[in-house]
Amino acid sequence: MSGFRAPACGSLRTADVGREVELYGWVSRRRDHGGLIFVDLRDRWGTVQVVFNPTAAPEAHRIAESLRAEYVVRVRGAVERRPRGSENPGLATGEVEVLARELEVLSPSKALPFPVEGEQEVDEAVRLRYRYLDLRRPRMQRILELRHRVNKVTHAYFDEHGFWEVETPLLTRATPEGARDFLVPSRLHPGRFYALPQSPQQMKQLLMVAGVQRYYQIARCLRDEDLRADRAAEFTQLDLEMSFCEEEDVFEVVEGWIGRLWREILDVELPRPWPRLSMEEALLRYGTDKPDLRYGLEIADLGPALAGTRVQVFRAALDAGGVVRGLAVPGGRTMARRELDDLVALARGAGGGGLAWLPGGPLDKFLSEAEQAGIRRLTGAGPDDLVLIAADRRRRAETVMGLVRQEVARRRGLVCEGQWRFVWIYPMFLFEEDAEGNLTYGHHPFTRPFEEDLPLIDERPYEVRAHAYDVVCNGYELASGSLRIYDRAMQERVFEILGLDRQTIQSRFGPLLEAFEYGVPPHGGIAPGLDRIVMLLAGTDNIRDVIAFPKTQSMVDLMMDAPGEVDEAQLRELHIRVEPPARGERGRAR
RNA sequence: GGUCCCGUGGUGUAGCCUGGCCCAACACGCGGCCCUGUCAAGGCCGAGAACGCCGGUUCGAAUCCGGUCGGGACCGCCA
Repeated sequence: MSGFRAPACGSLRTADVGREVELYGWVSRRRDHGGLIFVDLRDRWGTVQVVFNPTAAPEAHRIAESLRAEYVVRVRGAVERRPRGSENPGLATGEVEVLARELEVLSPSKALPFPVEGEQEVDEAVRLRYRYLDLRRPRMQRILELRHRVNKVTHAYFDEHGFWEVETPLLTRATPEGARDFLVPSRLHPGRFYALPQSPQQMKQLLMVAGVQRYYQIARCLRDEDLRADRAAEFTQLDLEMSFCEEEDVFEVVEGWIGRLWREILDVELPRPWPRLSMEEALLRYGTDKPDLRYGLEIADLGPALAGTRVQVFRAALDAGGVVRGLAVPGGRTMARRELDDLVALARGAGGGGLAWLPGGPLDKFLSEAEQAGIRRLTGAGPDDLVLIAADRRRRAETVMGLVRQEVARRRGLVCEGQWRFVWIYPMFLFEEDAEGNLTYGHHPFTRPFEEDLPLIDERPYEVRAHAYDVVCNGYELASGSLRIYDRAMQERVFEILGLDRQTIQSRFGPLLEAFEYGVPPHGGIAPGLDRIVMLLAGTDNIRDVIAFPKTQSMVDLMMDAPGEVDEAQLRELHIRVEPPARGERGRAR
């Protein structure tokens, strides 16, 4: 039995009429007329109707009575033109049918936990539990194929541009900062651990030292951080690195690649070059480092209009070194109280104090005429518009206004669907302030500072710009990259500014620093997130949809029931003893 | 670490706000019978959930309250 060479169910056309064929596939539907039985037989290439006639083939007909949805069968029969008037124009194979002579059930199926046919919404937990059935559904099959095509175009494109794909290790070592690592215990080295790569960052830089010059890899990356709709614990990056490049070279390579994907997969021609927006401006005008440019609703800094304000919330924020930001909602004066309450809740949920609005809000009577006029001018608010205002520490006010902007656009239908607004976020800053107010890197510690900003590095480090860039489209961060430091002294200096002591530097980055002493080409690169790109191409806002076997938000594989327990013997071999979490401590009892 | 939403037969929903008419309704699916041209086939009959779980309030709870488990969205986090 080999159905491998058999014609695909979905391939049959009128040209095949008269052929005797053997078909293999799944029973998609059975229509039993008592006499005739019709079966829609499905494989990856489509569906064809098979007819069982009790007088022409009594044995096959008898077996066909037992067929149920998703049985896997082998059918032998003749391709025939359908009787006049019974063609099905909704089916690619609709002009023909297969008159069955022989039927064999290769594998029966129990009643399904949810319909594989059609596009009905099913609870995601059930889909994940039976992912192999979920993946049979037409929508998921389309996405699997789409992702395959993205990979195929990617390999072709980078090969044509002289890149080599080099594989890098999965078992590597933990990095001091960045995301939380997944660790793998070492059997041969008690008490030591490998880390799974958060990205092949150092490896690809070492490949530049190795003279590869142009490297790419479709690389799996793993980060043990909390999940989101567009974030999975294990995800795939198109990792790439180039020697002797400037950012313009990186931009050109990436724009060319994305342009080709959109052309070949969506038949869409993206305009080039893509616009650029500095990180500073993105945060100010859009309240996020990944702005969705399919709508306006730009945020304004209201500081200038409120310099002398006596309104307590604004005064307090400004005096504490914070900001007051606002945006105008077109036609927002008619906004329902309910909707405003929801926005306030959104702001609170983001850790903000709340939201003020104008006019009609509680602050109207405390704001002077001049202040109100100033706010209207800065936000560009017209007579029918409502101004939403947040006052807070800069970073939090940005987060709040960014979320408000997004929510207002969504609710009021201001998003221009069907647009692809790619933008480079460039330049970015070398350093940022973390939650505790400490200095940390903006992109990663290997990022090259602007030469002309170096004099600022000790006095005003936050003003040092970096050769770092992100690709953003429609509110998604699709790629992140930079030109790298290739000078040992400079790299050590940046590590020191970041507060790493000599010993840590030596133990974690020693090999890279040493490599920098043997002739390093200036280099840079970028790492697009393939999952998110496939999300956009597939038109979904859920990253799990584009991963064949994803985990839930709590990182559980509902199908394999991972993570699972292991034998005591296995643990002993790895020199591991488990200390169960105490009550109230983080961790789940099983 | 935090905030919010959801959890009713196999699936999708209704009922829940305004407790008793609900020993829970509808559609699809499932089982049986009838039916030789259907393709969301059709017709008739039937089975299937004490409403995630635990506890409370009440004369009475799917409906109210608390906890817990599971799923999801978001803030923090994610170089």
